[in-house]
Amino acid sequence: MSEHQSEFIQTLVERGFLHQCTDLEALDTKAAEGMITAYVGYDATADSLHIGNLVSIMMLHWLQQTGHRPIVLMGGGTTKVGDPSGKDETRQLLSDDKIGLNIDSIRRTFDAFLSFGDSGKDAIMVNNAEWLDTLAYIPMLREIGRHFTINRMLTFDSVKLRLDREQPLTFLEFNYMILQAYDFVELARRHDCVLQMGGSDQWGNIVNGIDLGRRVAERELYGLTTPLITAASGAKMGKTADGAVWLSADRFSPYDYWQFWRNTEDADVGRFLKLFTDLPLDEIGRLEALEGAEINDAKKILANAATRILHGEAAASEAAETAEKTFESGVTADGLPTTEMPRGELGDGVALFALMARAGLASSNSEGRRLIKGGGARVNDVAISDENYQVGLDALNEEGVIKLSAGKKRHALIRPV
RNA sequence: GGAGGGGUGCCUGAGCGGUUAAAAGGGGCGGACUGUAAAUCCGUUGGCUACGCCUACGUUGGUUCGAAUCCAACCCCCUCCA
Repeated sequence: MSEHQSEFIQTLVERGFLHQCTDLEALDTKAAEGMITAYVGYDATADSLHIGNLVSIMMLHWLQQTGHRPIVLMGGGTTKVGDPSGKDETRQLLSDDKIGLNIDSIRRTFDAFLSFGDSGKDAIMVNNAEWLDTLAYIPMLREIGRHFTINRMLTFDSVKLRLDREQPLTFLEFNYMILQAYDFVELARRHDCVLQMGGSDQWGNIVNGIDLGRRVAERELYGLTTPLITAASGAKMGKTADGAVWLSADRFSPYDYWQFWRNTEDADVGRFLKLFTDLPLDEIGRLEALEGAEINDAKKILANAATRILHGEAAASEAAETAEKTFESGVTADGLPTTEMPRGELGDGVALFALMARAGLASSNSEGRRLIKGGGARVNDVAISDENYQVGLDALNEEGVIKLSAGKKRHALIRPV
């Protein structure tokens, strides 16, 4: 493995974060000479970030750990435009209110990975609505627009893809890359930010910012992208039964999050440990070397470490304990997802298929029935094959709850109140 | 503005008057095998306390005993011409 001057670049390379860089040597030198400021932008299209954003968040984490200053750019302005990168269709436009709420919700996630403050060294968070919202059209065209040729804009993947597929690309979206480029320059001016990082799909947008910086601000800026992370089997990262793996605990519980990492494919364990945990590389090397069933230990460590960094030590060990009880000791763990239910209702007897749906193990009563027919439904670990099976108070176990299972991995508790 | 083609379930994509809740693949879920892995194999995949009923093939009407399939109007998308 090649050696780099700066701890920052060295770390990124060793841990597998680096995909492309506009000028790795120069950036490395700069980072070795002193503190640099770098940013990643996040658009507020949902009220939570997801696993796909985690790579870049970890990168900001390492940036700070190696002595540099991260800027988290919230795309309050750019979200109003919608990034066409990698999209076949125009994004649905969100209302200003919704965008504001999303930003408030997303911002909390970063507290787990970065330490914020205003000492000049701490991480800072800024919102590009601050400068984009008030941008005056004609002055903006004259200052910025003159540096972009349509000829070149049409060559960028985000645009080209849409045109090649003969999908419509609105003028609104067409402007996205210009705004993102402008963001970079603005951050360079305001905060002396010299580096923009992001996923590989952001390469075009990042390069535009660098060009613009050179032209209007005469600054040397850098860009760096991470590889697209997929599972070894080729599946997209972060897709589960219920959709995306969210980082917000409200959307995706720490227990589910722990399970997500626990279920990593063998072939991915080493790579994920490097990318998504802060464990030292020599320990990761040891874990990676484990074979056969022993690799399960590495997966538990991965799950613990990844959950700890996002949700904290307490949540991580609770999730680990719940998993241990559920999957290894065969004991009912109270840390499982729990649904409360009026005692009286349960006393009357409830159909199992309906209860499964209520506990979130099935998305409809019909699916609950299918689950039972398919032999995947269990009450207190006893398989039930009767489609019309009724559950009553007699199903309560010693802990006073009913444990429902859909398949081997998905469990939930019903608690009478 | 003119001439054609098309809009089908989570996605891709067949069907082109009844046997179609709708082929096939993907994805999802469940089962088997395992190590809470991958690969493989099998089942399942609109809703409803359910051997029946209800909703569904862009929208709204019509023809017909019967329509995703035929007709009309409208909306949207694509191709070619202007």
